[in-house]
Amino acid sequence: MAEADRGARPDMPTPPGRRPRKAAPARQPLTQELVVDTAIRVLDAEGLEAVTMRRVAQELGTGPASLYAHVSGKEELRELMLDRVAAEIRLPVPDPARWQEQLKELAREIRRVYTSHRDIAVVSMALIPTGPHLLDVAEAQLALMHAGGVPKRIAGLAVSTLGMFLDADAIEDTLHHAKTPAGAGDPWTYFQEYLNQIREYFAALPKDRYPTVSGMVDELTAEDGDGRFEFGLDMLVRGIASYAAEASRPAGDG
Amino acid sequence: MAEADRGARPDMPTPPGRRPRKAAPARQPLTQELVVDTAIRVLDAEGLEAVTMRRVAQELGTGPASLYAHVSGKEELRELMLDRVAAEIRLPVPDPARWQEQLKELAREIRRVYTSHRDIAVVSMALIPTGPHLLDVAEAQLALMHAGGVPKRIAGLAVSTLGMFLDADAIEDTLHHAKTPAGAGDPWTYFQEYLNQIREYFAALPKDRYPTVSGMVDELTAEDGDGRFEFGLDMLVRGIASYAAEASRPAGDG
DNA sequence: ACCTGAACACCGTTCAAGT
DNA sequence: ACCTGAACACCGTTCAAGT
Repeated sequence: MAEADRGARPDMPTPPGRRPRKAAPARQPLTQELVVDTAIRVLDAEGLEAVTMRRVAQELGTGPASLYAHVSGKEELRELMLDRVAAEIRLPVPDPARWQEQLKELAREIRRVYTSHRDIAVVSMALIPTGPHLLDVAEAQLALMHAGGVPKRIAGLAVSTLGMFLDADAIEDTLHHAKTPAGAGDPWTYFQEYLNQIREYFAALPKDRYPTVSGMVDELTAEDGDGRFEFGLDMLVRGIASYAAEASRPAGDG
Repeated sequence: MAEADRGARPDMPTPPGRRPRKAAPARQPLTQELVVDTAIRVLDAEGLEAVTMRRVAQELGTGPASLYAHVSGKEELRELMLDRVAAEIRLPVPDPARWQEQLKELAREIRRVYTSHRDIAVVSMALIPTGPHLLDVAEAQLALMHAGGVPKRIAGLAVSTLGMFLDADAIEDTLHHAKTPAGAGDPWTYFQEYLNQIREYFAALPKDRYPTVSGMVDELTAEDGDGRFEFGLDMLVRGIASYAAEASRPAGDG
């Protein structure tokens, strides 16, 4: 961190007769790594929508055209960002005796990392993983299911379903937080107020058209992001395990 | 359809001395309904990304500013589009004896309607339903679970989880189809070729880093959108039903 | 090889002015 | 009340020109 500007030394005055370049020159030579780092900084500070080619370029003290030497376009930049984020996910060493709990722990870890980078999960939705770190995560999930005796076909479907669940949940979690308008004080307070408005709206609904909804206002507005996550995760893992039980029944199962 | 231009008669010549307005005048008075109809036409033809305020205005023969009298902005337009689409979903009359199968049928119906309107499901993701037709769908889901004896708290979590699953699945389904570049022939052929490239890429992965993935190339690239949907749906509904069984055990259950 | 200024073809939203 | 032209502050990407 402290040595980031070595070599460029922008703190040095310009020698006489050696006219300075147009503006502050790029401190470091542009690299793909630097572009992705910068993009993630913008993501963390302001969310995925703020990560534009122009904005990232500006942050690097250059123009948008310069990025295209290191990245094929916005889509690739987003995928590189996701893979970089995926590198933060800590992966388990499979222990066949606790594969279900490990699968849940891994899911919680993915959720933690995703939601710590705003709405990065939007990029993951409907993306076939090809980046090295995203593939590490898939490998870990599949290895756990393999250790648990889940048939290959089921495991293949399950990574996909689990991925959909994780992406959707992370997006849900962060978009609620992010709905706060730019200068509207504390996001949490704002969201609570928004939830209260929803509660009022639901309570005011015509009871003849929406009898069930009307009687469930509290249950439907309980927020409860964690509860929803654990509920869905538990169903998913139990479902996956049920196939493992079927497959291993002849061999005897705990 | 044939009577759309009544009243405006753009086929009449302009009477002498009655200077024509700038371009073709708006044929029909602008209404929110007309704006939403037009937006959905653009959606169906070119996908959600093509639905811009400017594009919809152009389609209506006016400028983008004109839309703001009928719609507060792009976000509201998108939500109105989704609710209009949700009106197409056929809802069941609950039959307590087959509530699980009905819940599945409803999920398939939602999937059918969503995927028939390109990537409209993107709008649904992370949106609290407030439109009348979206609420009809939620009411139907909750009524089915109520008929099945699912506890309120579980039913509340389940609509949310089921919604996440349906949205994610519909997005996955349509984004694959939509990845086809503008003038690249048949989308299905294109996607098959893309899948083959993925297969090759997976097969070429280093086996020491990705031992499990390497041994599952076929299972991971089986496409199988329907299979994945039924797999996830079955797990979800079985999971929900397991809570109903717990709750109704004292009363005796079929 | 890498970088860039300028341009192209777009965005959403606002606002004063018209009818 | 409804509609609009013009403007504002943005987009992603391309390309010829520079170093």
